[in-house]
Amino acid sequence: MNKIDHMPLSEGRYLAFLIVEAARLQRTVFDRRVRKMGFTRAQWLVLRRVCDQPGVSQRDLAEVLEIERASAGRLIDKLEEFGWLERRPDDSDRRVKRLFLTDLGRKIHRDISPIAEAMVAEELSGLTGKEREALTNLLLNVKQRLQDMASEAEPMDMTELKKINNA
Amino acid sequence: MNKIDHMPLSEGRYLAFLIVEAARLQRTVFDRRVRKMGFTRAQWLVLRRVCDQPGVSQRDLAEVLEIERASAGRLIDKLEEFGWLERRPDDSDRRVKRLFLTDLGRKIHRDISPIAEAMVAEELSGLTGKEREALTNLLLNVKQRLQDMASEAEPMDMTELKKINNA
DNA sequence: AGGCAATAGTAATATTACTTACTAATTCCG
DNA sequence: CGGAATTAGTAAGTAATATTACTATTGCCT
Repeated sequence: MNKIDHMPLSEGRYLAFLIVEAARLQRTVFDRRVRKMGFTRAQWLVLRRVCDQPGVSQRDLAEVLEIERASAGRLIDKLEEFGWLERRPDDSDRRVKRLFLTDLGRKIHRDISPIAEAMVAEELSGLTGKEREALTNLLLNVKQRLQDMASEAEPMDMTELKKINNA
Repeated sequence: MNKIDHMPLSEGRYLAFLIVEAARLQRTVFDRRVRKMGFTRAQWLVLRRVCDQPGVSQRDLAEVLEIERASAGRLIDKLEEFGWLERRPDDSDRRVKRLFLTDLGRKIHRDISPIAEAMVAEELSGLTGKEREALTNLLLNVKQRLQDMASEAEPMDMTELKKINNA
């Protein structure tokens, strides 16, 4: 464990920054490319999710995008204004609004999709298939560990609290 | 939720998302841990940079943190209010303000630093030294490619424009 | 059934960072 | 020199997002 100290390349802090920098560069490049067409990354992420999962609720969308429900609502307001998607009431639960792409939304999705595909292909063009697989597995390991860390520190939720109060 | 089930391991889109998710989890975990002590990640990044490079100018700080000069100025305002750092005029160029940690700033730095170190050690605890090295090299490859992509699309700067106008 | 807690979404507010425009200081050149 | 262009930093306005509080609806539980 302390061998890290005399192994510069595998020094942890550097690796952590590499992850952040790679993610930021991905974001920057994608932003710039879709910006030229008048779109934003946030719009694309919503569009992609609703396309993959038609009828998704606003709550589930917010959760998978890891943004607040209120922020998701605002985003959806705009996309509905643009006519890219529509809210439809749920049949059995009148609180829930389900999201569906319009024809225009599907068209926009088809326009942006190749940009995302091309960017990913390009950024990975220096790696062989085996290397991609290795990178995937290594990142999965780190991600899993981070997820554990994130849920460990999770603040107690209501059901948890109730159990304790009732004890 | 597990995209890996219906996508080959070397599928590029999945890998791109892995990078983003790992970066976001790092951010989330770190945020939550320093938040408990009343700090923010942005504050930490400034503190760390000024500690590593005392006398850095606001411009250089903004560049290395990849934020706008104005945003950096606002951040520094607060940190100066808090008494964590101070602006000192440059000897030879009166436009430049150079940044130095105060004693309090150094103390805060010493308080936060172990949190960052511990987080990185923990998130990488599932990897051997060789694996860390491999991950580093793979990410360096991807990052380099992304940097090329980012600078290709770079908008022309003033010197470039001047050359063309003078031609 | 009746009442309380939880949930989906919205509204209002605060925070944050980016954009544009500005001032002061400096450098480049003629 | 002396003015045009450049640079460091700030200020004001704007856009995006998080936070808090609220309404409407549902489900749980006795």
